[in-house]
Parts: sequence; C-alpha cells; structure tokens
Amino acid sequence: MSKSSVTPARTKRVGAQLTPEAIIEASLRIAARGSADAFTVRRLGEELGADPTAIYRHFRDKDELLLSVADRTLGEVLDSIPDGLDWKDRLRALAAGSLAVALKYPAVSSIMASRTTRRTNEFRVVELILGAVTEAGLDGAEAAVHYRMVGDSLLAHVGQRAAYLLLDPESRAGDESSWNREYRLVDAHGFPNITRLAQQLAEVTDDQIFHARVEALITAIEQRAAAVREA
Amino acid sequence: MSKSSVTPARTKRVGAQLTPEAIIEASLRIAARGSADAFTVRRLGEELGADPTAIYRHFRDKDELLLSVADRTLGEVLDSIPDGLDWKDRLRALAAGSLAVALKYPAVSSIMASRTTRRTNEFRVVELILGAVTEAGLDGAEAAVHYRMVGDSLLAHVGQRAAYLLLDPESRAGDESSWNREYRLVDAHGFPNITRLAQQLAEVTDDQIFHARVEALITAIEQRAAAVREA
DNA sequence: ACCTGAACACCGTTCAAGT
DNA sequence: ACCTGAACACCGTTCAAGT
Repeated sequence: MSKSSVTPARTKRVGAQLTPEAIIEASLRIAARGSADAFTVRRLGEELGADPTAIYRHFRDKDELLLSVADRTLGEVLDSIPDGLDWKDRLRALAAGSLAVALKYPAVSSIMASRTTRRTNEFRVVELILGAVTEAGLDGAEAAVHYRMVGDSLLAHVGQRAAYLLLDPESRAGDESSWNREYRLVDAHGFPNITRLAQQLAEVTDDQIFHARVEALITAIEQRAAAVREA
Repeated sequence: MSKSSVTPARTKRVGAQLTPEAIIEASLRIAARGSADAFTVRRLGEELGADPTAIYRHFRDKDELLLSVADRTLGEVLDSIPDGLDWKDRLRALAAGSLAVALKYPAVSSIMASRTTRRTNEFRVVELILGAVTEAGLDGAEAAVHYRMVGDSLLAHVGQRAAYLLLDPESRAGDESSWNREYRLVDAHGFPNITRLAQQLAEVTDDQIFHARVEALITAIEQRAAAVREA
C-alpha cells in the first residue's frame, strides 16, 4: 500500500532528519485539532512522515515530550500578556491567556492540570505570579502560598475545561443537558433550592464561572494583603 | 491453569449472579487501592470472579459504571458532613470531605473533575451548596453562578490532587523535587522573585494551599453578598 | 547515529456461542 | 436471561535489524 504511487519517491521525508523541535511542532498541530484527533504516538509518526517509534530517539518517553510541548504552550500564554498592567490586570490577563491556550490545545492542558513542566516558560509564569502577589503586598510564606493558590487554581480550572472539550460527544451531551433534564425533575420538596433556581442554573455561562473564579483569587490576595498591612 | 486445584469446584462465584450493586462495590475496592491497582475492566472482572465482559450486561459502558461509582463516593462525602453548621462551616466540611474521599478513590475523582453524575447524591450536594450560598445572602443568577464557582472549583481541586496521586512514581518524584532542584537553579537576575522565595516555595504544604483555596471561595461569596445587600 | 518494523503487554468493547 | 471467551481496534514502548 505504501508503494501505490507511480513515482518511486517515498512519501516519507526525504533526507531531513527528525529534531526535537519538529516533533514538538507536530505535537502542537495534532493537539490543536482537539477531540477530532487523539494525541497518540502513532498519530505523531503519521504527522511527521516517520515511524511512530522514531520519536524515542529524541525523547525518553511520551511524558517527557508532553512536558516540552506544554512548556511551549506556556510561551504562547506569556506572549499574550501585555506589558504595563498592574498586578490585578496581569493576573486577569494570565488567566484569560491560559484559558485560551488550554482550549486551543486541550490534549496538552488536560494532562498538565496536575503536572509541572520544570522548564523555562514555567519559570517565567511563576515569576510573573510571584511578582503580582508581591506587588499586592505579600511576601515570604504568604507570597508562596498565594502563588500556589493562583497557579494551582488556574491549572485546575483550564485543565477541567480542556478535559470537558475532549469528552466523547455522547458523554458531553449528557452532561451538558443535565440542567435541563435531570435537574428539572428533582423532587421539589426534597430539593427546594434546586427547584427554585433550576432556570438560573441552566443559564449560567462558562464565562460567568471563569470570571467568578478569577476574581475570587484576586479578592483573596487583596484581603490577605490588607490584613498583613494592618498587623 | 484454572483447574490446577484438587477440588473440581470452580473458583468463580457459585450460583450468585452479578448485580449492579456488586459491580459498584468491586469498583470501589479497586479504586481504593490507588495507584497500586489500575481501575480497568479486566481487573474488575478478576475482582468479581467473573469474565471481564460480564459487566456489560449491567452497565452500558465503563463510563456509565463510573458515574454510578462516583455518585456512591459523593454519598460518603455527604455522610461526613455534620448537621447544624452555618453556611461557611458547611462549605468547609464539604471541601474537607470531598478531598478525603477523592484521595481515598483517586481513580474515580481524577476522572470526575470535569463530569457530572446526574444522580441522586450529586443532587444532594448541589442542594447543599445552593443552601449555603442562599444562607449567605445570594439568590437568583448570583446564587447559581456562585454555586458553579464552588462546585467546579472543588471538583477541579480534588481531581487535581487525585490525579497527582495516580502519577507513576517517577513522574511524581520529578515534579515533587522541582522546588528543590530546577527552581533553585534559575538565574537570580532574570528571576528575582523565584530566587528570593525559593525556600518558602519549597516549604508550602498541600494543606496550606487547600485552606487558601477554600477560604478564597468563602470570602468571594461573602463579599458578593455584602455588595448585594448594599444595593 | 538515527530510523524501521515486528513484537509485547496492555486497553475498552463487540458478538457469536454457550448455559 | 445472563455469562463466556475469542476477537477487534486500539494504546505506549522495547529491541533487533537495517541504513
């Protein structure tokens, strides 16, 4: 089947060797296709026009490749953050950028929700958040804890959104419609709050939730800084 | 090999039929073994003393089984919440219980971070959170959005912790030691905040982060309720 | 020095055959 | 009516063989 073409030239790459860079870029292309195209080693080989196992000559395993790919996506997040913002708007821009990139590369983001890349762009993100909480007025252990609160919360949130995007259509349809199905049918006596708020629950948007979650983080930092200032 | 015993009796279950209940309980036993034992259909068959594919006579697929299992773990969370608490302590108890149960059944919790069970115990959790935000002074769309903020945040947080627990030891070791390795080696000039706070970053505990994240949610509700009261 | 491809040890799920 | 077991279409990864 691989020789069905009239030309004797192989469809595989001619001459050019595989590089870590090329593998990372092929990974990003696959990840950007979202749920339409699973991010597997075999798919990656296809995208590169090489044998699937060729990547093992450049990365120890798929996990190490993923960390490199993830760090590249963090670069995209950083590039999206304008200069000259105060600490609150810097965190807001980081949150918005993180979400946008996570939804662009859901296969990467969903796995990275509880990981750390330990690579340069992650250092830059950490530095950015630490700078923000420092500017807000926190230092020492307080700054460290609040950095982790922000970093972990953002990772968890965008990973959650990304994982949802990757769900098979059937599961997603079931989850999506629950506010207009199962939750409409609960016993009014046993579940008065659900019954009363059924309509509003169905109407909540992802944007509203995202906004509430990000502002909660900012408010928490602000309050803690104010408490520290008084003491 | 299956007939190596002297007794002719089969080691498989004698007479007793499989039930959804028995399958759910076997699933919980496997999930409780954490990273030591992957939650797979084949492992489930082994645990039940039946053919792995027998479960398809009682659940449409693994996903439907998982939703049922997850709803059972929500029951455990609810049972851990004492009566008579005010709204803040009720949310704190829900958060603590959710984390405890998530760490007990990490394979379930890590998958459920972006899912909804659409089953009775989830209704009870939703009712509980809605009751809390209502008691705090929110209603209508405000109550609905803040419920989603709390519910999604808790799910994301405990799912994140659970996924970390399931990481293969090698990956976890790498992530775990990063604060004392990669982050200690960054360029002091380019990363002044990381350099200054390296020690404190390494010392942050999961408990501190959890506390900060939960209190941030409570503070956000409190502030919003105060703002609504004024208007 | 790098790539290939067969092979291994896994997955979830289907379906014809058994009882 | 339910269970079994072979089979299918997948995974990530290893390793001997090629160039």
